[in-house]
Amino acid sequence: MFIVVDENDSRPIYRQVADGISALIAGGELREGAQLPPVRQLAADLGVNLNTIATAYRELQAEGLINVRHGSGAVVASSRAIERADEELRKPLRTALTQLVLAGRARTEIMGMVAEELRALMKGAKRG
Amino acid sequence: MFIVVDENDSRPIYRQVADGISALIAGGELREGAQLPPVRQLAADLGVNLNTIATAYRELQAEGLINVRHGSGAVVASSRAIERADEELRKPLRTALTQLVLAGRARTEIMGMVAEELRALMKGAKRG
DNA sequence: GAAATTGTATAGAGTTACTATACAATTCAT
DNA sequence: ATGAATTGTATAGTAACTCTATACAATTTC
Repeated sequence: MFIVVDENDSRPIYRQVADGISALIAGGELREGAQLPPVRQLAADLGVNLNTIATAYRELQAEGLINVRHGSGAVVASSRAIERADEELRKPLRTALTQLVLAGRARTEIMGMVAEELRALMKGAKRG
Repeated sequence: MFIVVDENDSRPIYRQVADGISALIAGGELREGAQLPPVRQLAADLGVNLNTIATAYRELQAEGLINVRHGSGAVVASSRAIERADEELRKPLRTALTQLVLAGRARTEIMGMVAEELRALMKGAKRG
């Protein structure tokens, strides 16, 4: 499971993990029905406590992406998250774009970067 | 000063304020030399403590966007943030795009949304 | 130079993030 | 069936973070 946790990232670890798994689901690396690693295993891999992973799994369950069952583990439930308000989705996008603009990137450069990230993200996604 | 703080936003208030001001600078609503409101005034406007605003200002100063001086106040220093690693800029973009993909938005729809946000963001920016 | 204005420092309360450990549900082996 | 192994869950404690109240200090204004 290819996830990275970054000390210097301001997001809490459980959020970084949840976001990492979200990306794997969005990209099709984890499809519906796929089994997620046990919390203890992923926790050991990343060098964190198992409860931190359990929190990440609960977040993903709340977003409708996975199903967690006591005893048997976590399974990808859907590659579609529960409905969210448009503004909820735009806000983080706007923040990210703001930082790019302030970094001096030109509009075309930013559009290219977005296209590139989208391509990488949706590589092998098979979505309708 | 048109900034909104959102209870349900997971970012701390000082981050929301810093991001809001960043957007105003990126969009040219606040140009180099422009005076920011005193921490007490903005704090009162938003219904928070003055130290929360002071923290936001310190963040913006650390990013190279404003200059804060004891006694005289805060002034926009540049519309260009200090240099940051490419990956640092891509990570939040990737996260935002992931959420859009998981929300079921098509690639073209997402590209359109980005273009729209960029247009709104850079409205009247005059940047070279 | 005194008053007003502006940011800064300190201290405390509440919340959040993370960890260690114990508990409980499910699965697997026999 | 039943005990062991595997898996998630609950509880409790510590540290860090967020926000507030209040006092302090630099600068500007008159």
